[in-house]
Amino acid sequence: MTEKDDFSLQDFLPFLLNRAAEDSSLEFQAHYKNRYGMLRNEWRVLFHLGIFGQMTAKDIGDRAKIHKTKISRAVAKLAERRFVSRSRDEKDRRSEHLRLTPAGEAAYRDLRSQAQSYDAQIVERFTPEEVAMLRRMLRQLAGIEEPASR
Amino acid sequence: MTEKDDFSLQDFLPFLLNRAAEDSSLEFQAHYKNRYGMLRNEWRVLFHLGIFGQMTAKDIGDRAKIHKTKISRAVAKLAERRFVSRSRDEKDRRSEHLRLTPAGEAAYRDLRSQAQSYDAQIVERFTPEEVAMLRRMLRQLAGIEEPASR
DNA sequence: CCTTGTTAGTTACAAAATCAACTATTAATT
DNA sequence: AATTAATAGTTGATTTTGTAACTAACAAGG
Repeated sequence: MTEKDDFSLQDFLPFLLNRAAEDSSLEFQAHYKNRYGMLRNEWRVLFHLGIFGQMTAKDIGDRAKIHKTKISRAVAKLAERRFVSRSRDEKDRRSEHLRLTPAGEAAYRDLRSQAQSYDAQIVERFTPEEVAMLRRMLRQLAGIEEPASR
Repeated sequence: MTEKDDFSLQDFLPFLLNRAAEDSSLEFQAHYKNRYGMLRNEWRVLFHLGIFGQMTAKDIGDRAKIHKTKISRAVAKLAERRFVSRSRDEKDRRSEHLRLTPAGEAAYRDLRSQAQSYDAQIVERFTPEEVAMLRRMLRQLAGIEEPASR
């Protein structure tokens, strides 16, 4: 079992990104799963609602590039657990406004602070400049526009 | 729908990594799926065998951190298509040595060159220094030891 | 209006991932 | 040697995802 090639799997960005993503979210994933029984998409939706206050499923999908099917199911679960409330838009009865309930807010705050300290822990081994650069490059790869003024 | 917080989802590394990983592998995924009908795990196994020549399923799992169940099924498919041949280890009859058949080698070479040029295309927008840094940081996040002398 | 097209969201069916149990074989312990 | 534990790999049951088709509501052009 000796390497015999130059372009290794470990140079291949899609592979590397997937591995880094899996590895880096494992612990956090375990946490939010155990604590709230939330899957990745539910947690993403919760975050968006926590950050933006009120959105439709479409808003979330556009912003996070999550497929509407996933959002629909995530919202259904969150609503079932009373983390999210829904209300029809009376101007356009196709869409539904979503917002966090008090319980949802509490879960959001908790997960958010978890995320923040988990993030800090991941990033510990790099310099602030490296981290800034990493985030910038990842945003570009993810097709997320640079935040205007931060 | 206005932002009201400081620590955005888009700063959170596990989120960012997942998004970047998804985005960057989408196109490539479409390619290898259409061309060889291979799924991500099959393609990963193929790559490992192409790079290392001969390995057991365990070797692959250890190196790529893929669960043995996935490897078992991926290998089954690859063997069915005659991309991989298996032979029992007579010293330890529990394990099986895997290697690529000529057809497997051909598929590997093809996918490898695809991967290489796809990688180059992803990376186009950054400077070589940035790319080197990105790979290094991602390897660290993925828990992959730095290649000794490259 | 009334056909045609578009959009928001849900649901159904197929494909895949996950987790646990299982077989076969080897290693370790008494 | 006999028992117990550990390891390589497979299989099966359950959960999750992904793709596509579907419903309901609105929009635009004739």
